[in-house]
Parts: sequence; structure tokens; C-alpha cells
Amino acid sequence: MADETEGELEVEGFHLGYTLGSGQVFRWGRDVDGWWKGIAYGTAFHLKQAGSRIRYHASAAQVSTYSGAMETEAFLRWYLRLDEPPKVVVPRGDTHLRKARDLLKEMRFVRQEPAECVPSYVLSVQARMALTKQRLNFLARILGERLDFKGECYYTFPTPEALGDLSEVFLRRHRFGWRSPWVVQSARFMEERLASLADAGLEEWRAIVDTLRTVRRSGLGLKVAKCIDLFSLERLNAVPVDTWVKKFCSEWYDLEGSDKKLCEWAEARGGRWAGYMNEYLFIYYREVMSTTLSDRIITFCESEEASPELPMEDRAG
DNA sequence: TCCCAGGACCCCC
DNA sequence: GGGGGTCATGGG
Repeated sequence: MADETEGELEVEGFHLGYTLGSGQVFRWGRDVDGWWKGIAYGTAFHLKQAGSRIRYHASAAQVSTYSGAMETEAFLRWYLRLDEPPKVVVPRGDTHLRKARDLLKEMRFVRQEPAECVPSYVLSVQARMALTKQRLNFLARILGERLDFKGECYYTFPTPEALGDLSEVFLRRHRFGWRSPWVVQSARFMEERLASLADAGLEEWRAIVDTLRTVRRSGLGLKVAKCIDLFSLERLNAVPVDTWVKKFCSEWYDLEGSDKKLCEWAEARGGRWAGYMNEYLFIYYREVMSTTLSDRIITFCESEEASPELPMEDRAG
């Protein structure tokens, strides 16, 4: 087993809770002890922020990524984009965006693994985030590699090869619904393309996903593809248009139209930071307009509650 | 019971 | 190339 390691990071203008709780990543959660716990790039982490410092514990001293191997601390700075603050400019008079940005400007998009991001957002289609988390954790438990860390049991995210070995029938039996064939097909496609590459870096991953987007029944429509672009392919200008985005476009901007039209409008308006601009509004709109919603991000981060779904189990359990 | 969730896909014009 | 129906599942 790799060496466990721990340490402390100095951060500035960064909010760990908003970053890991924004809804981007499905396999992180805040435990009852106040620590954010999750697994990324095959490594388990415990993170806790106090002011300008983040304490960390990691299951390994080195992490392997599509951008090379990194020491734990360098990895976390890269993964969390600690030194890459977004610079969203609020157009004059846009009070909603101003409020949203002021609240959320310390959030970051993390550099999610493409091989995890693709199945994650294929599974997210017309399903609440909590349900998507359950399904992803289920897949990790049955197909991932078990990793014991600090008295808890984590499972790495399944490889495309492992997901590709599943069948549509199996997933339907486990109540994955209409997403079942898409998960299997997209995984098989990734597996095949990866097999022909010695090493897949960012450019290779972009090419794989861009092609997968054109494949029939891949599960990658406009919205899912934009999520993958934004969350794992460094395309920070991408704007995923979902049901919430459509609502605030209509209610706050008096904009109606197809998803594609709204997407083009938002990407043009936000420029290189359109992804952050949209995410600010997404989170803020859900916060203020949906008071019955149980998974409001800002409310949760300001509370002391534990996440309803965590990516690990007690080792005894 | 009805409505909705980080929609995709197929058919049809 | 855009509009409408259909696809399953769980929760409020």
C-alpha cells in the first residue's frame, strides 16, 4: 500500500465547502466530524479548512493524473485550482449575478477525471444529485478497488473497462432506468480509444469526448457534453443548460428558447469565464427560489450537517 | 395523484 | 434544424 501522508496548504480566496459541495463532484461529502472526505484519481483524501489553511490527509504521497504524476500537495493545488481564481465581470445592472458572484466567488471547479466525469454526467440525466451519488457509489463498491484509509473503506472509481463489462440488463435490474445502455456504451467507447493510446493527456481526452459526442446513444447530448467540457476538459467557457438554468433564464433574464440558444447566449455573454458565471447563478437560484429543496448548497455549507451520501463506509460495516 | 429532477433520443415536418 | 412525445425511477 502506498504511503499515507498529511500536511497543510496555504490558500487565499478559496472556499473548500463551496468547491466540493457545489454539485460538480459526486464522490465527496462532509462527514459528521466536519472533514470533507472523498476519493479522486485513485487516492482517498480528508480535507478541512480553517481560514486560510487547509489540513489534508491523503492515502498516498504521489498521485497519478492525465497531466503527469504529482506529489500530494502539488496535486491538491492543481486539482482544487487553488491558484486559479476566476474573474467573472458582472455586467452593469445585473443584480442577480452580482449577488451570486459575491457569495460564491471563492468556489472553484475541480479538475475532475474525464474517465469519471463521463459516466457521472451520463448518469445524472433527469435524476436528482443525491440519487446520482448513490448510483455512482454503488458502481464503485461493486467494481472499484477497495482502499482502506484511516479506519474507513473507500472504493476507487471503476475503470472504463470495468464499466464496459457491465450489461444494460444488469443496470436496469439495479434500477438505473434509461441511462443503462448509455453508461455501458460510453465506457466501451472510452476503453477502445484508450487502448490505442500509450498515454492519454488532456488533448487526447478532448478528442475522445468530442468524438463520443457524435456517437449514437452515447448519452452525451448538449448538456452532458458541456458538463464534461467544463468539469474535466478545461473548457471553462462551457455552459450546461439544465432545467434550473432554463428557469432563471426565463425568470431573471426574460429569455426563452431552445437549450442551444440559451447556451450560445450564455457562453457569448460570459466569455472565457462563462462556466463560472453560469454556476454562480445555478447555485444562487436554487438557493433563493427553491426553499423546499433539501440540497441547497449555500445552506448546507453554512450548517454543521453531514452529507446524506458519503463515498465510503466504516471499515467495520 | 401529480409533478419534477444538472435530458437524450427518435420521429416527423 | 427545431418541436413534441417517449423513455424510468425516486422523492416531495
